[in-house]
Amino acid sequence: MGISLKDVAARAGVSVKTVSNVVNGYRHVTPATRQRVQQVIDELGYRPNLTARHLRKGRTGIIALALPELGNPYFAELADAVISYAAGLDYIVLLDHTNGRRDQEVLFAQGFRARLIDGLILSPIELENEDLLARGNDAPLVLLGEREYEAPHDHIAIDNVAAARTATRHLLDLGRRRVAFLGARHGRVRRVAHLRLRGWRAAIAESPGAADGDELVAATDGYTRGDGAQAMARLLDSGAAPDAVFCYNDLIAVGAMRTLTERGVRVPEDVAVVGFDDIDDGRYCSTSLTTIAPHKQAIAQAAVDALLARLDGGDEAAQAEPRHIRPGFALIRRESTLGRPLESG
Amino acid sequence: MGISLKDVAARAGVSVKTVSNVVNGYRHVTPATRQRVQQVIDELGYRPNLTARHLRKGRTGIIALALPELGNPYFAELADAVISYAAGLDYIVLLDHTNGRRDQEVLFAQGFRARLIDGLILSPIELENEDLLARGNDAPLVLLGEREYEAPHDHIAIDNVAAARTATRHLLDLGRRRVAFLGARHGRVRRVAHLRLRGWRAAIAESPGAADGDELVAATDGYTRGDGAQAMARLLDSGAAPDAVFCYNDLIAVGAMRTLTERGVRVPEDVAVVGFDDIDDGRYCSTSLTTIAPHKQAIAQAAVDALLARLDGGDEAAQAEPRHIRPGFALIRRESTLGRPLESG
DNA sequence: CCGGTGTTGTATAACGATGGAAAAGTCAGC
DNA sequence: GCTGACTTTTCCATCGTTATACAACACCGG
Repeated sequence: MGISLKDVAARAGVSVKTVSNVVNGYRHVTPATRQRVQQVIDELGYRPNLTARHLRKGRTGIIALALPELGNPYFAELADAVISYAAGLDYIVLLDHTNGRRDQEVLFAQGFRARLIDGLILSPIELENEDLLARGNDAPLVLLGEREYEAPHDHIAIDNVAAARTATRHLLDLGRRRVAFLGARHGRVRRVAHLRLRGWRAAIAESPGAADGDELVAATDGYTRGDGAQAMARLLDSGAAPDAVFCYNDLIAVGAMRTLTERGVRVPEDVAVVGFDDIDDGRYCSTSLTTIAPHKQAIAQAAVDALLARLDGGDEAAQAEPRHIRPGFALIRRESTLGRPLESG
Repeated sequence: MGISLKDVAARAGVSVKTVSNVVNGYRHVTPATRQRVQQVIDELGYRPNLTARHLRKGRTGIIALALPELGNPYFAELADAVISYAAGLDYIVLLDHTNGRRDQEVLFAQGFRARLIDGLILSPIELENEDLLARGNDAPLVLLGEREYEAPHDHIAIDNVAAARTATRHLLDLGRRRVAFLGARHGRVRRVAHLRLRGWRAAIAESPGAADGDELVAATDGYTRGDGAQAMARLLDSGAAPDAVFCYNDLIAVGAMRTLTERGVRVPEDVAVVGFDDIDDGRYCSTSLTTIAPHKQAIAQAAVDALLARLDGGDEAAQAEPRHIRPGFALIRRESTLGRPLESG
C-alpha cells in the first residue's frame, strides 16, 4: 500500500518510535537525528495514516455537522462557516443532511457514525425531547437552531423571539396594520415556528391598531420557495388582505414575493415583505429582501467551540452544565419594505 | 471507552472472532450461537468501531467530494445528490470546498487526506494539467465539470459546447441579434469559460444577421450574483447595447437581471436572459429564469459509479482507460426569454 | 573515575477489528 | 466405534500508529 513509519525507520536506521517522535515534534530528538529522519520522510513521501493514528488515540479528529438540507442556502452558508472554522482548529467536518425527517435526526442523535466522529453538531427540526433523553451515546452533542429541548446539551441559537419581534415591529413602524405571518408549519403551529410566531404576536400586541387575528397566520408544508409561493396564494385568496408579511425564512419570502408579483401586487407599496436568514439570494432579488441576519460566523464559531470544549477540555469541561449561547442578529433593511430608492445609476 | 468485540465475547462466552463472524454475517455460525451473541450485542448496544475496521481492511468507506463552494446552490444541490446516492451504496461522503483556489485544489489532488479517503471526486476551477500529472497518490480521482485535462482520470461533464450553443440559439430563434456572453473570467477567457464561450460563438456564426463582436463578451471576477450585477452594469455602460444575454451560470444571470431591473430595462422585452445550472432560485425569481439544466442526478451517479468501479472493480477496472462520461442536459424555457404568460390565476 | 541527573533512543504492548490456519466438534457411512 | 469430510470455533498475526517502560549515553561535580 503506502509508506509507513516502519519503512522510514528502516531506511533511516532508527526505530519506528523515533520517526514517530520526529513526525509529532517531540522534544528530545537530536537535531542530527531529526534532520536525517526528516530527509527520509521527504524522500519517500511519507504521510501518516490517519486511520491508524485515530485508532490508537481513540479520537478521529472528525466532527459531524448534520443539517436539514444543503439546498437551503442558509444551511449551505452555515456549513461553509463551520467547515472553515473547524479546519483552522485541525478538525475535519463530516457534513450530513437529515432532510428534516425525525427518523434520520434520531439516527444521528442516537450515535449513527459513532466512533467515526468525535462529536456532533445537529440542527433538528422534528426531533423530540424524548429522543434526546433516550440517547445511548457519549459523544458530545451541540444543538443548533430554533427548537428548544430540556436535554442536557449545549444549544446555540439567536434570540428568535426578539428577532421576530424586531422584524414585525419594523413593519408596524412603517405604518402597516395587517401584518401576516407566513410559515407556521401545518398542524404544528405550536412547535416548529413557535418562537418566531411568539415574537410576531408580541410585536403586534404592543401596537394598538394592529390586526391580530389567526386568519393572518398562514401555514406551509415546508420551508422552500414553492411552499412560500403557495402559502402566499392561499393567504391572498382567503381574503385576509394583509398589507405586510413576515416570513419564517428567506426562501418562503422569496416565494411569496414571486406570487405577489405574479398577481400584480406591488412590493412594498401594497404588501411589504420581511424574511429571516439573510441568504445571498435576498440581496439580488429584483426587489431586494429586508431580512433578519443571524450572525452566521458567530453561530459557527460558537458551535465548534462548544463542542471542542467538551472534547479537549478534560473531565471538568465534559461534565460542565449545558450552556445556551445566543449569537447576535441584525435587521437588514432593503427594498421589500423601504421601496426602491430613486434612480441611482 | 466503548463496547468492543472483546466485551461482547466475554459476556457471551465465545471468542472475539465468533462475534466478528456474527456481526459480518459469516456463514458458518450455528443459529444458537448466533442468537446468543446477537442478544448480547443488543444488550450491550455494541457498535463496530469503524476506525479499527478500516485500518484492518485498508479501506475507509469514505470518499471525498471537493467542490469550489457550497454557497453556490448548484454545488449544494449536486452535493446533496452525491451524498444520497453514495449513502445507498454504503459509502460516506466527506464534503470539502476549495474556494476555487489553485493551491487548495492542488492540495486535494496531491492527496490531502490520503488514507482517510478511498477516492476523490474533484470539481476543479484553477487546477492545471501539470498539477495532475505530478500527482503522487494512488487513490482514484474523478474530475467533474467544464475544465478538461490530459491526465488519465475519469471525467464527468455535460457537453458544454452543445449546451451553450442550444442556449444561444434559443435566443437567436427569438429574433435577438445582439446576444452577449456574460462570465468569461477576467484575463483567462481562453480557459475557464472556454467551452461555453465556444458554444456561444458557434451558434452566432451559424446565424447570419447576428452580431459577433468581442464587445459583447463581458468578463467577471467570479461566479456570484454580485459579479453578474457588476458585469451587466459595465456591459450596459459600454454601449454594446445587447438585446439578449447568455450567462455563464444562473447566479450571474440573477445578478444581471437585478441590474437590468434596477435600470428600468425590461426582461425579456428589452433584454432576454438565459442562465446555466437550473438552480432553484431561478424558478422563483420575479422573472423566472430560462436556463440550461444539467441532469444533476445523472452527474452525481456517474461520478460515484466511476469512482467505485475503480475501487471495487479489482485490478483490471483500476487499470482501465479513463472514461469521459457526458450526462444529458435540457433547455428550460421560462419568463426571462418567453415573457410573462397572461394572468393565470 | 564514580554515581547521580538528564537527555536520547529502543523494544514492546496496546488500540479494535479481520483473515487464515489450526483445533475442536459434528455427523454419516461402513 | 472408527474414519473421513465437513462444519463451527478458537488462536494468532496483522493493519500503522502512539504510550509506557526502560536501556544507553552524555555531562557534571566531587
